[in-house]
Amino acid sequence: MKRASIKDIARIAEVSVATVSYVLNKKEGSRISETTKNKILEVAESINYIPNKIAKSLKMSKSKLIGLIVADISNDFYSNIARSIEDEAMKLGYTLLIGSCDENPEKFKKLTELFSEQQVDGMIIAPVVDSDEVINKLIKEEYPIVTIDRYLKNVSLPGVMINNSEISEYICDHLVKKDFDEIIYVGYDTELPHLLDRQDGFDKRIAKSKVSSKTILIGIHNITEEVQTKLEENLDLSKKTAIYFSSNKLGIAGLRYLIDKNISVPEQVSLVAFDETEAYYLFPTEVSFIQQPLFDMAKESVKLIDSQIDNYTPNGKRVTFHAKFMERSSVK
Amino acid sequence: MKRASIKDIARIAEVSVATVSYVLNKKEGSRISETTKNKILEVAESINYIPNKIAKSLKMSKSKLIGLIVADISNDFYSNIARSIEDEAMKLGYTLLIGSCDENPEKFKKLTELFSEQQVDGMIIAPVVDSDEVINKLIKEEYPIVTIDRYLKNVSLPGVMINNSEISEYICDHLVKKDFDEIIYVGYDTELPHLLDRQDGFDKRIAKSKVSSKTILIGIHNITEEVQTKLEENLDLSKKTAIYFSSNKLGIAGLRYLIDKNISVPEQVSLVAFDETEAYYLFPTEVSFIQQPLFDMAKESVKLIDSQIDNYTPNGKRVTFHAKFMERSSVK
DNA sequence: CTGAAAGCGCTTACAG
DNA sequence: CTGAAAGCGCTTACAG
Repeated sequence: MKRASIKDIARIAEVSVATVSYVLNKKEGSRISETTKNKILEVAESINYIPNKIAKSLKMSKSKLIGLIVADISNDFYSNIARSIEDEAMKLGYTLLIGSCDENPEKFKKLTELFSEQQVDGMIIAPVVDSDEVINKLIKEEYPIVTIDRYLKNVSLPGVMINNSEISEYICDHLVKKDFDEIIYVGYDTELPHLLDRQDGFDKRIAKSKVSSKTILIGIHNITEEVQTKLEENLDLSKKTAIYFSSNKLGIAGLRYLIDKNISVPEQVSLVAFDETEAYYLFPTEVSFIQQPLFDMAKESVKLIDSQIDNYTPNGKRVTFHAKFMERSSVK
Repeated sequence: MKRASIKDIARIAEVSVATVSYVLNKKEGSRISETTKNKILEVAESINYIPNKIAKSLKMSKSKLIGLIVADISNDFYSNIARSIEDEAMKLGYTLLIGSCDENPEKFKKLTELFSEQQVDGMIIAPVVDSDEVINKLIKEEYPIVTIDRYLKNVSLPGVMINNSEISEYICDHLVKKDFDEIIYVGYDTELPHLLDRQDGFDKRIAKSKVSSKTILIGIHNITEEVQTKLEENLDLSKKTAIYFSSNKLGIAGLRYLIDKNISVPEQVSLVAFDETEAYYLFPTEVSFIQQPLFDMAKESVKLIDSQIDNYTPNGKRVTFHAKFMERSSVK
């Protein structure tokens, strides 16, 4: 069905499209008489007028669209971020496009192109490995972009992140002080800087201790399987051991392994896991976890992108939030 | 930075914008010489041309945008659906707008308006209670809409759903045959038809049995708390009891209660839960659950909306998928 | 094989 | 207080 346009209103109300536009946009300066104003409003209402934002976007060179690119929207972590971003973006009048790139630089590139073609005013991205080139290209075009969660080593971009290294160091310190025989770090075999930071923080603290440690690195595919086989190989229950899972997915896979093997927490092994997820709450022992201030991060990312859209500045600021260690009963 | 347009290409390549448009769109019929074609392609490449889909949308009255409205994108169930929809939509050249309405008809309305203004070609929606009016308005405009997961009682809309009543009846039957003293249905205090169907299916089967039953209905807010207090009131461990949680959120809340109370499954109580969620995998006992074919549903919903966009038909078809009972060890 | 022109639905500087 | 007109970046029927 053909939608009503400003032209239809103008025709019916017997005024010009300019006048209709002025009235509909409630411009302060425009001095339209109450009579015509009311007539226009009535007609708009009666023919069920819905403004065509695409036409407006074209004219204004502003789409009021924001693109969000994450690794996978079905991951708890990102869907929670997406939800908060959605709410904040909406408050500022933006609508959200969402895309998942599965850690795949090709898909990532595709999404940036797609969003760019759809004329999003800006993008909030969690960049993947090997996305530097694509992003540099966007930066050269002065496309407003902010990062969330992740950041790039060789590209300076405004964004929000947490104190990955510090919090990891803190967790390690916490464990070191508990006098474990061995502490196992479970991380990803990746080049993503924020994850390397977590590993570095851990390494830094462990190096200063006398505690024996192991680092298990997992590929991003087949997480569940790989975590299980590698824990099988590395977990020595004769030692007093603590395991530090550096992401929610690793944590879930690890916890599942412990359940399967009937290993009790914290009696036989202690553990800490990164991120917060409903799943942790169903584990028989309350899981000590590291909580990222997702809501605040999301809110700040929207604030940043909005200000970049409003007034682009190269090398915009990077905001670091503090993750919080939520101590529960999974560490003895 | 000003983006390059077709006009820039035309100017540099010394051809008309029409010719550029033809080349860029690789139209079969258009017989442009290889020479000019190559020149145009080269220029486009060199000035980093990105097509403006908004201009194209305006001209074509097709935005290649699809809106998805769910209750909450941070809910596992919906984020999984969203992910599959995203992938399928992308394959057909659509980009996805996502909105969460929190079961709030006002927000739902707002989202439909927003999406409508953004000229989405169609919407995939999980309608909320009291959204009939808004939806009827959209139907009157012949706006392509398909439902997913949910449906409306008094409004006929194409969409995908599962056999809620049947599967519930089946689950109840399964439990009845196991000779429990009491079976507790945990559901929502709601008017959402698909949830009432689950309840009806259960009731239908239980009525034909001699098993004692209880129905616990929970408000959509404070789920965790309410599930716990109501289970506390209603669960009588002296009886051989089975609990049927009719959604993932209810299941998670219920499982948490059982953990807190140290009630072992299936020794002291048996249970079945609707939907699939990572969380179930961390429960000490493997949870028997009802799996919805989310991927197939998502895929079909995209297929339906695409065909509605292509060729609008009132009273489009409703596709019912079959949920699957995944029997694990939580029922004795 | 290629181009001039109209038009999609808006906004806004300018004129009156 | 109101309107005519230009223009945002495209597509396409038509003409040549």
